[in-house]
Amino acid sequence: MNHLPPTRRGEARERLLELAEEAVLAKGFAATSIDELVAAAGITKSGFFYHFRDKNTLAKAMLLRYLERDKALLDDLFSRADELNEDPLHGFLVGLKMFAELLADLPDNYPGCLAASFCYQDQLFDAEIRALNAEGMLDWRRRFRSRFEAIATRYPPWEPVDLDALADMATALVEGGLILGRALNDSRILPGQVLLYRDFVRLLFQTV
Amino acid sequence: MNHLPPTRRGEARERLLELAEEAVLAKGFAATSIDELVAAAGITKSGFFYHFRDKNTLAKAMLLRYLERDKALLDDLFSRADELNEDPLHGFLVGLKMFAELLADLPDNYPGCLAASFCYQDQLFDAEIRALNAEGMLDWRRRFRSRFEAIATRYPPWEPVDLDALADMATALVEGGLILGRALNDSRILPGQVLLYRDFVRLLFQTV
DNA sequence: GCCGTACTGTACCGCAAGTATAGTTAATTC
DNA sequence: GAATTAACTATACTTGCGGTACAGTACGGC
Repeated sequence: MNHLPPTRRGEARERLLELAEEAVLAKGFAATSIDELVAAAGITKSGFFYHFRDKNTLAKAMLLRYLERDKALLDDLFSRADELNEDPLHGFLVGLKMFAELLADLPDNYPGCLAASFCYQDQLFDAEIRALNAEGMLDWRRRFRSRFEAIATRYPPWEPVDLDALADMATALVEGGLILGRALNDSRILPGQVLLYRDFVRLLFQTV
Repeated sequence: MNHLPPTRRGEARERLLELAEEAVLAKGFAATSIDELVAAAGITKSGFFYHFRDKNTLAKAMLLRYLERDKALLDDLFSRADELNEDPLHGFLVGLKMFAELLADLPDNYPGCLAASFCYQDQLFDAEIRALNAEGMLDWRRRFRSRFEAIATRYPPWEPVDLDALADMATALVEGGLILGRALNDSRILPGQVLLYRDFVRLLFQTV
């Protein structure tokens, strides 16, 4: 009794990951059942265990996919901003503006960060997944920090500032803005926080 | 076969709430089992259902307890800061400094925000709990906003700023700082972000 | 025509959430 | 000092999920 597959073969794994991400951001990892995922993906439980050894393997694949997508999206955005402007400060400010616009134009299904979700459920996962998550955050710190180093040599800040903390502030504001946006059901909060961060960077480094 | 209660009667409910908060911040709500809580609290499953009609009722009690504690803690801190200083800007800056010091002195068991945790699992809860969570966030916005209104009348900001967004920024940075601190296992991140926020507020409103 | 990929089908185990209901103990109230 | 009430215990059950095991099958590429 084998019916025709609803879509071409081999894409069930990707469908599972997409469905899992949505469900985990809405309910958390433990509350997301394998049965629910396979039903929505149109496959059977055996199909799930063909692609993923267990639920932990699914979690790792979800996180890797999320981190890669995120990195690609923002790399693309900031490299486009750099092309528009040679000055490191103005290029970064343009990038932040573009980022805020991108966030403001997101569809209304409430966005969330899988890394944040995992971090509030980290005892469910093994050390490898926690390390991947930490590495993702450190990656953002390094990327932003190297920009600030270039900016600070040309525009000395008004007052001494910890460039690591300033880089972390971007990540923190995005994570916090997502939480506020979800809790208050207001999609304007996240882009607003990014623009405030932009104001802070401008104030810190701007020449008088 | 009724043994002596390990502690005096009536405090099992409080023990359950404390244990539940710790477990939920580490594993999420769905992964926190009733059996595990009652075993740690030294009571039976029936005892749990005497205090809470079901798991959702536990969630509501946890959130109410968390929001009340948080509010009391910060109200106390900022009112002490106000007593030390009549000027609204300087009083607020002192309060932020004290807040950062309080966060830096927290014991090393990693802190988290129950509201943030709930917000990434909100489909597990009913509308009442989601509304409580949103109201908690709005409350912080109103509290900080009224301070900024007082500050802005005496110290006009360098550039026009959305006071709601500036108030939300405090909440966002705390939530984001908690996430970064947990993910990177670094307790210095959160107080550092609070001090950066303080720098931003000072830069925005300071007279030249 | 064969092999590997991507599955299906069936059957099962153990654990946890949650329900139901009757019974017990200790302090409080009258 | 008897009755009441708060704060539980004890036992038994249903449902659903994670995970295991394993045999079978449809299809595309070589």
